[in-house]
Amino acid sequence: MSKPQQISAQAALVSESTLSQLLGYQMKRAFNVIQGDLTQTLKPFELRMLTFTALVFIVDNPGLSQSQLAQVMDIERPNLVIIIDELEQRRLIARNRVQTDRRMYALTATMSGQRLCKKALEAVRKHESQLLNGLDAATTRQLISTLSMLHEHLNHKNNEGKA
Amino acid sequence: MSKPQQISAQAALVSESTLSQLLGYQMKRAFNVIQGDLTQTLKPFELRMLTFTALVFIVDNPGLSQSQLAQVMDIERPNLVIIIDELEQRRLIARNRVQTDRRMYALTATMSGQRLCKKALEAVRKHESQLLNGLDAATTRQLISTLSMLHEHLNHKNNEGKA
DNA sequence: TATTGTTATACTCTATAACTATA
DNA sequence: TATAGTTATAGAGTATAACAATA
Repeated sequence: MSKPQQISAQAALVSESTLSQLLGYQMKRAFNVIQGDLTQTLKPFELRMLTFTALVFIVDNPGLSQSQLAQVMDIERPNLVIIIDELEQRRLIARNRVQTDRRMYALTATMSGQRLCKKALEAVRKHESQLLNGLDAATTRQLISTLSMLHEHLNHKNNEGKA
Repeated sequence: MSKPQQISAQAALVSESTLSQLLGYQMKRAFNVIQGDLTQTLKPFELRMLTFTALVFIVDNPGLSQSQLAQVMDIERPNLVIIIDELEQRRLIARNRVQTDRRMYALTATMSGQRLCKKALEAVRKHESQLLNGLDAATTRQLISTLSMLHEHLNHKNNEGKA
C-alpha cells in the first residue's frame, strides 16, 4: 500500500457509531483480521484454516469418521471430502475402512501428519500470543471463554428451533 | 496398523481440547453461528450482511465515496461495486458525481433507503438481544468492547508491518 | 503519475441435491 | 429404509491485475 495521505478531511471522520454496537459487525471485523493473520501463519506449512482444523481433530481423535469430523467442524459432509483428499494426498492422514461397518472410514494421522500438526500448532500458538500481546492475559482468557460460551449458547438455541 | 475399534460410542466424545484454546478457532465457530443468524434476520429486508453494513454507513455518513466506504468496511474496492450497484438498483442509495472531483461519487441514501435501514437496524438489535439473553449485560458489553479493541489492536499491528 | 471506479477473473468457503455402496 | 462417503454444482465472499476517466 502507498501512503494514506489525506483522501479528504472526511476519511478519518467516517462514523461507525451505529454499527459498532452490533455484535455481528464487531465479530466480523475482528474475525477478518484474525483469519487473514492465521492464514499467513499456516502458509509455510501449506495448510489452510480448514485443513489445519481437520488435521488437529484427527490427531487428537484417531479413528473418527468423516461424518463425525464434519459435525464437530460445523461444515457439510460434501465440503469435508476435498479437505480429507488433500490431507490424504500429502500423506498426513489415512482413510482406513472400518471392518465392522464398511460404509465409513476411520481417519488416522500418519507420523508425518503428527509432526506437521505439532509444528503448526506451535507456530499458531506463538503467533496468537504475539498478536495478543498488549492485551492482558485475563482479558484474553475471558475473550476466548466468552466466545466458546457464545457458540454453545447460540448452537443450543438453534437446535431448539430445529427440534 | 491399529484396529478401527468401536467408533460408534466415540461420537459424543470427540475432543476439541487443543483447538478450544485457540482464538482463531473460537472466533470462527462463534462467528459462523452469528453470521448465519444475522443472515436470516436480514432476509425479510432482502439485505445481506454486506449490503446492510454498506447501507448503514451511507445513512450515517452521507456523501462518502466508494473508496472511503471500502476502506472502513475492510473490503477491496472492486468487491464494493456490486454491493453499491445492488443498493442503487433498489433505489435505496444514489451515486452523485462530485463536481469538484469528477472521479468519485458521493453516496447518499434515499428516503426509502433510510426507512429500510431503520427497520433493519431495529430487527437486528432486537434479534441480537434475544440471541444474547442468558448472557448478562455486562458480559455482552465486555465481549463487544473486547472485539472492537482486538480489531483496532490487530489492525494497528498489521499497518506497522506494512509500513 | 496517481487515484476513482470499473471489469474480468480466480480462488476459497459454503450449501443442496442426487448418486453408490453398504447396513 | 437409512447412513457414509461422494460427485456435481451453484452461490457467496474475497483478492489481484488491468483498464478508462479524471486529477
